[in-house]
Amino acid sequence: METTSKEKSYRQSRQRKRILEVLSSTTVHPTADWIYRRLKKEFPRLSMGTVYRNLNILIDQGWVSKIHFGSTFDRFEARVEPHTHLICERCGSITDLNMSFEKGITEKARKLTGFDIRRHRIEFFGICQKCLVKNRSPKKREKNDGNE
Amino acid sequence: METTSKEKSYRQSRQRKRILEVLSSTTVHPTADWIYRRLKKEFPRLSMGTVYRNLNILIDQGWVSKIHFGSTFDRFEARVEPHTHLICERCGSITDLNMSFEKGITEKARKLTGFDIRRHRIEFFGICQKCLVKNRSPKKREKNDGNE
DNA sequence: TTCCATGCAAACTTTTTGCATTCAT
DNA sequence: ATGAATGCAAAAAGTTTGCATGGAA
Repeated sequence: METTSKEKSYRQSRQRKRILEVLSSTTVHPTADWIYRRLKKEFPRLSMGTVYRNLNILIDQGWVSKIHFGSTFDRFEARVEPHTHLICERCGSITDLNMSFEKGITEKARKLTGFDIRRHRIEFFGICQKCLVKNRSPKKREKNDGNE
Repeated sequence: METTSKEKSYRQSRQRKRILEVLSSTTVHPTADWIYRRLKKEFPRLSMGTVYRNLNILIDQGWVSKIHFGSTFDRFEARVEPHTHLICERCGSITDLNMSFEKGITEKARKLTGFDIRRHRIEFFGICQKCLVKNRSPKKREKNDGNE
């Protein structure tokens, strides 16, 4: 296995290898704890620290993605009808957007899946105008909770 | 202000009223802590407990939505190319879906916003087939981390 | 007068981190 | 030999909850 990471140098480890294998062989989008329990038999001294550390490394290497991604804080808004969010990965700001493609999307998904679909969420991730202007090197992302 | 909630009976409270007003008057999608700090001057004895309790009530009443919604756990997958998730609000299961409408969506958003858009996320929320079959009354959602 | 909401603090859940040790290179 | 990865435990971060008191209906 080779990494796609540019900066850091990672060694191989049996735990990380297995974490990726387990994750690759399931469709259930598990939690870290599920992976931990799954591999605990194999590595009786495995710890959650190792699982989390390796998941983050695998994400950094581009092998894994995290589903609830973005801020570590919940964010709230007084708007309940479906709309689209633009999330800046540099400053964390969230802005609203109305796009016409939202129309009919639910019906289409309903037909395809048999799901009783009640709502959807569409989010775009990238770099916002403001951050593009201050064209700095990508630093550690500041937490933006709207308090600029 | 009247509630749209069916079951519970809520009274009015100055704190809750102001939380909704503050949330309605901003576009920054704040964190609970932002709201807390914003209202602390007005209610010097305000506590985070009250903010969270009221946000949950407002969500229950349908006035507010939470952005990072779904499981309280992060979920992981060994799939990094963009695709769509179907999230069951009853059992928490997450399944993948490929839909053609994803094509071109990024380009469209880029033109509209000036964002440097790197990726997007589309999620549908509803009730999955399995849960529709066991047609039970909507109970407290079980945490599904793939360990059925 | 009832019982929902508050403030406060403690508890809880999930994730991260410090440190000594182990292991891959 | 070097320093990345591990296991363990403690800490951090975000959210929820128990309880006595206060306040809306």
